[in-house]
Amino acid sequence: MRQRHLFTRTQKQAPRDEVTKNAELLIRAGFIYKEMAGVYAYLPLGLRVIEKIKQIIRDEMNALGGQEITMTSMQRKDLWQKTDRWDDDVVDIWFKSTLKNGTDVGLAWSHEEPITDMMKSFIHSYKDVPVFVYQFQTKLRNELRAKSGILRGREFIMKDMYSYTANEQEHESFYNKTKEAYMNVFNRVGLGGNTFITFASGGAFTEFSHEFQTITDAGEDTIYINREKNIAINEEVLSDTMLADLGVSRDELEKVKTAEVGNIFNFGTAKCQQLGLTITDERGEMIPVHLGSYGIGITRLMGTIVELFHDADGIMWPESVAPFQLHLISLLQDSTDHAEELYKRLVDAGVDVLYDDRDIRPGEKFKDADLIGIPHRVVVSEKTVETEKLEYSHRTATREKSMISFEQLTQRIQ
RNA sequence: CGGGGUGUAGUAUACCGGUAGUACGCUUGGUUUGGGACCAAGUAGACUGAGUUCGAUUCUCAGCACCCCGACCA
Repeated sequence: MRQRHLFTRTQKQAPRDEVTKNAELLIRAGFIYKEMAGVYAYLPLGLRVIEKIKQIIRDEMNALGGQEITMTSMQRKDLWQKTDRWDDDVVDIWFKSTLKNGTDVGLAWSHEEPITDMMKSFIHSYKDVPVFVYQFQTKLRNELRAKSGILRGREFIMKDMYSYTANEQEHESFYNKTKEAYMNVFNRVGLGGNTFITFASGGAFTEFSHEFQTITDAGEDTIYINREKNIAINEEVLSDTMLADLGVSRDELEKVKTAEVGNIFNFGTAKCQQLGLTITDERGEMIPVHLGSYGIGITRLMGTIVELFHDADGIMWPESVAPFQLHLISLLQDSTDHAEELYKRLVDAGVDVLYDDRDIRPGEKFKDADLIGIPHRVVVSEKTVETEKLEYSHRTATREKSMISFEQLTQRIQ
């Protein structure tokens, strides 16, 4: 991609209304555009990051046996009434609307009810399960207060997966595999060291759920962790009984602020029973189905990554989710043939490169590159034209330049 | 939803009861070119409505929007 043609531009000034770093940097660098409070558009750079994150998650979910689908944003009132979750007093974040013919519809804030109802058309026998399906979907939640940039929006992208299994053991097995897959995701996007599997409230169906909590001051949650024992507990459920069960004392725990980047939840058989999803077992008898629900907030994850990986000059994307692998910066004035040729070679070699071919001063190019935060950087200038080597640096240490060959560069990027 | 705050150009800001100044951006010309250059000439603005007043961007009220703290977060 030629930066000359990238339609977004960077801004020097931080927007007055944004306090959090994720919002400030993503807006300044041109990744996102704020439409209204808690509602952001994703521009070419931002969309690239979203797609990188989605692909990593897709890999991991497919490895679990998940199959991707897309449900609808408009949902039926009667399904949510069956589980007593239509009432605004029960679920206070509903967006609702009415069709021309008078039918009430809800706008998707979650999908357990419609997806479980849909399963009645496809799951009839113990032979039809397990089923693991997932989707990437825009969720709409009428939050009383949106905050912290893209960490808590009214419209956001979520990966949600649902498991339908025949019994508790099968559910447990998949639940535990998902727990591992989720940690794989967070490791791969660079959050591994700061993300803890946390005991949290299980709601009406089960004693506990598990949240994936990433340490950041921009987060809204508070959890207690013990790094050596790898124990984490949401303060909502912290109790003496739980501490005794886990074999830790209060003074061994560290209190940290976190953002909830993922959540896995066991609904047991209750939800399927309410909605009438049952299967026949080997003996032909009707048995209930176990439902598990597994979410990752894609856009929140993106914001959390920015909160963790930035410095005074801008974002420092982990390589796995960076919008481009390489930032090629040309400082050549009159003859740009050398840079053009290198750009073509890189593209031909399959490198995802943002090529700064703009006719502006070097300082501006460097500042923009730091702000956008692409990890690998190569600078072409009068100094480097004569040599066969490339001037290379990394976003985390832009002053540490080294001269490397084209082959060395492509190796580093892979 | 309770509390607090803020609305001036594309962005960030200043002053003022007598119709608005600066910086960045953008346009044109010239000089520059390894960390957001310089000169010149342009471009573009008071959230909406009502009230007070000879006169309101400024004061008052209402609405709307945005931000922060709390509450909420299945």
